[in-house]
Amino acid sequence: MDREQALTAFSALAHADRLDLIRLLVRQGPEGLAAGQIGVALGGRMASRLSFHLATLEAAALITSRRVARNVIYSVRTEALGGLLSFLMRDCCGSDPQIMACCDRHPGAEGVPVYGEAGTDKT
Amino acid sequence: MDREQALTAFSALAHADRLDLIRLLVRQGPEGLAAGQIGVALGGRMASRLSFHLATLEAAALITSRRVARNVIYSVRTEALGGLLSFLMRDCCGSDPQIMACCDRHPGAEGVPVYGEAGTDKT
DNA sequence: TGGATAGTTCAATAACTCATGAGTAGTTGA
DNA sequence: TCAACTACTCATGAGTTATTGAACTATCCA
Repeated sequence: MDREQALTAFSALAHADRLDLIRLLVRQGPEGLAAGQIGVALGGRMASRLSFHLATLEAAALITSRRVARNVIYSVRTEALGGLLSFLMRDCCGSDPQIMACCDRHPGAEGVPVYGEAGTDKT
Repeated sequence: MDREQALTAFSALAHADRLDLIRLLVRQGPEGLAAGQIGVALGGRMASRLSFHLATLEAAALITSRRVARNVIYSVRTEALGGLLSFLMRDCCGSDPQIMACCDRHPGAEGVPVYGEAGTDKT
């Protein structure tokens, strides 16, 4: 992941709908979810709007799509998200020990306080 | 770091100038750098433009400022960057093991390949 | 072939972001 | 107090992004 890709990725993530999309698709794993089901899961947003945001995420290489019969299945590109994390840590934060501290606490372990929080804003 | 804060942070990072600013300020550490010096370091960008981007980063709580005599010193808020990383890993990526793999390799260790790269896009 | 289903694309408009340059505010030292 | 210095704020205009609804494409099945 180079700087340009990272900029595109940050830009793609800087929208509530798209952040929701990513979070939903990460939960779905490699199987992914059809566009229609995504629309239902996210509370019936207008189809064209959803399509626009999905296209934006795909252009940023954060998700990928495949057609299965009448459906278009979207799934997250884990290597892209990993690459973005890596970019943020290495190139952007310079692997600063203070910043990195949050990564050493095995992120995701429920109840582990991270930077003054107690993991209350979990989905 | 909640979703709204993360959105603001992503939005703030989604601009080349501001990404450069963050990278510069991370390198400076807690001492920070005066606005004028930042302008010089980044190749004489117009002062008002710089001020605008610094204000955007500060509004996103990614940096902080303090006045020292005639200068305004900007420095990075490490806990905010850490919080953003944490949010991206936990809330956004759901601590997916595949995505997390990039964090286990002690990011920043030069020469350690991360997701098919060899760390060539370093500043 | 024609209707139904699943999604995307397009055009118009609204809303937001960014760059620029002029003007303004805080600080210092003579 | 005044000039110089440092930096911010504001107004403007250009460019970009987002929303909406209608039209379109692809697929399936009877």
